[in-house]
Amino acid sequence: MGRRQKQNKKIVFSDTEYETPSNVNENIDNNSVKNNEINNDYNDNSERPSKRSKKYNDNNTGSTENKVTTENGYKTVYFDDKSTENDDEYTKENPDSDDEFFQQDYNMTRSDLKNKAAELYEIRKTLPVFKVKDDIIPQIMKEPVTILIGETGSGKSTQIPHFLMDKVKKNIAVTQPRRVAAMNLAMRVAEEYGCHVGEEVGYSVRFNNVTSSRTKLKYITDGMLLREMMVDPKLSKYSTIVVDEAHERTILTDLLIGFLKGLLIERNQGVAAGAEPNFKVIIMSATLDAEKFSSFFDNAPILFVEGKMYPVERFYMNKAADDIIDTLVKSVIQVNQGEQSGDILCFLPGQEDIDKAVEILTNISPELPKEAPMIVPLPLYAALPPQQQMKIFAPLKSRQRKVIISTNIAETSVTVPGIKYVIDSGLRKVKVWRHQLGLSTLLTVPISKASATQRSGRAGRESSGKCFRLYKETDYLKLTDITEPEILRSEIISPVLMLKKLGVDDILGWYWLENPGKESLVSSLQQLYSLGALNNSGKITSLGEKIVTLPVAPHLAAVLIKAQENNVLNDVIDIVSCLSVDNLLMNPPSEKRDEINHLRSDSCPLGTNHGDLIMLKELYDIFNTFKENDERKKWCKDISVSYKGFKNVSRIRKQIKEYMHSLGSEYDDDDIENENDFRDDNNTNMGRTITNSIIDVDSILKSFLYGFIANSAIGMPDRSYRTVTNGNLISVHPSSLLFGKKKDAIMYIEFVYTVKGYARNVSAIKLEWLQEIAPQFQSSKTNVSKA
DNA sequence: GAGCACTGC
Repeated sequence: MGRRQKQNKKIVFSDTEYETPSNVNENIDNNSVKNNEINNDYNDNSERPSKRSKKYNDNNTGSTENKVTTENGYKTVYFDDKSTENDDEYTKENPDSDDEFFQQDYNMTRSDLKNKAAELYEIRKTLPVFKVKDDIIPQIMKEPVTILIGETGSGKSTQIPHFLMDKVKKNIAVTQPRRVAAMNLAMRVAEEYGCHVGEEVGYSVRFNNVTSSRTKLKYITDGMLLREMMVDPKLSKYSTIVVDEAHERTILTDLLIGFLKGLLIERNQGVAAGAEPNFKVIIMSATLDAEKFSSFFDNAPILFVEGKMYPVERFYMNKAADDIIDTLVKSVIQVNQGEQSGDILCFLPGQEDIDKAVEILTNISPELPKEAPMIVPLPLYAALPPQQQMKIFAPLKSRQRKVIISTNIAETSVTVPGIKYVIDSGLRKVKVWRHQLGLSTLLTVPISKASATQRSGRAGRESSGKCFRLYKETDYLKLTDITEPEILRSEIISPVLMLKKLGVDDILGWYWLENPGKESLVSSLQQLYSLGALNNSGKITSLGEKIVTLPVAPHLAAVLIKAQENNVLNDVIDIVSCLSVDNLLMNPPSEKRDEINHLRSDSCPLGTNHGDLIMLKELYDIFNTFKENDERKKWCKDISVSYKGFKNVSRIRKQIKEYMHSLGSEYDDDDIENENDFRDDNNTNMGRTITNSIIDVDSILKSFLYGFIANSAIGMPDRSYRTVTNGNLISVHPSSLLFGKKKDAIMYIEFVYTVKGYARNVSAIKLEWLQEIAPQFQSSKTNVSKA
């Protein structure tokens, strides 16, 4: 039933049938948990994770008695496709079928599907959103914009779009920040609707468009919807756009919301007041951000639906931790000894801390008292190879307890089942772009209150849980309410180009949900101008149109265009594709580091000389010389590169080739061999790789330098480098093949400041190229030499 | 002289 709250535009739908889950023992202090509120932080004054917890009677670790109801009303796939696939799936013939994991059984007939849907209907009826649908749907139907606050487990992402399918005129798009979520939701809603995915309900994510002319409801990544918008700026085939997870405030979600604001005005012109709008937007978000979205959309009504979460008791430290790893290790031991069964999830900021904590816990685990369960520490971060990531899902023997030590990846992207305890360092790492300096910094910073709530919520998905915060409650109270939106701390060259593509002249005065600020915008405009993407009146050029179309960062897109002129397009596509895949080169364990470094330089004679970009080309060529997948896998393992990563390189390469072709690239799709590119040119440095192909190293690197001229540095006598732009000190990152080598000048794809300024993906360049490509940098170069 | 959080096209 709906009940009115103080703010008259806010309507709360409270499900009166909601009950405390049956397995939650009622002995929790009454004032400790108020079921109907978020952020009811319980302050336990005991100094440490306490042992007074035997009130719980949950003896079965998996706690399968309870229906696992994840946020979207169901479970199954917890990881994105990069990680759920085990290696063997790649041995299948069709390289594009690797999303099979998400496909339904296409042998099911329509009536089988309808039967299945009828079964699922019984489960849907238990979801909080379902119970209040007759109140909510009419509210949504009459408004052009609705802000819907659905707590975790309310079922909003599946049910609201489903209910709207029969009500709205045209198609519905539901955006998601992540690919997995889009695919999973489509799967689930198709089942609930009684169709195959791709019929009435489908999805669209990069590399996979599972939709048809029948598709009425489409789950789509926000990046894909923006891409559709570049082609059809009015989104004319949709009558309804649902922006889900809006509180995550990714750059793409923020952009989309800005575009939707303009589109609402445009498409609802002439609609009489009170009549059903032509175009409708529903923003789904977490509580704290609701007002912001509402005021952005002219005080749009806020609807609130309660979730289905179990209570989580929260504990704080009574003094600040001085060594976070040490404090975490001690807390794990205490929780293990003092608490009932259930797995532990710990949050630390980064890989280095996590590896250290795992190592310590692994070493002391056998020494711990035998009365407590045996702890099994497991790391979790994005750069971890998929097989190791999968270990967090494997069941353990009895009397063992998983201790998963994770980065922020477990806060939203990965849901680990069986977690009953969360230990939170309160820290995360964040990349902050400094546009004045033209570099990124990677900082360890305190999380926000919203983030702390989300982390602790990970303990309350299957039964009641506990969260131990490794900081003081007074420090908690000092945290910001919500995490700063990404757009305020990122490079926004690509977003600005998208605005230009859509004809926005006044970038500074656009409908920014969060205005990134004049400095950041002006710096983006300048960079786009120097790339040639904008002309001097600020309009997008034909080169800019090409850049915005290509599915890579603007600088890399410019490199691709240049490579075409330099007759090295194929090689540059290979390299750009490699650069588009994260964690392609894995960090070998320290004991194998020297061996693997040698192996890499032996395999890449040209890369050893010319740097990482050429090395990527050589590695990719070697990868492709193997006939059998088993051979490939073995080679990848030996040289410590990601097999999955290279498969993704091939997909991206194919996509880039298609785009380049659509932009008028003349080349023949089926690779002209490099030998045909051979030109008898004394100025050009032609190299032969161990796979016996000939690579025009100079032309490739000059193509890159065209896009990355500002990312170059001059070698100093003391083996350090100074950037050409402002003479800053920069070091070659230890992961580079050029680490420790002296070169006259270098060019790098990325500059990140951690403990010091590091250049990543480094290539050796000739000094004269700098003058050739950008004479204006010459003066600063001489300044640097004197410095 | 020694190491990067997460996501999207």
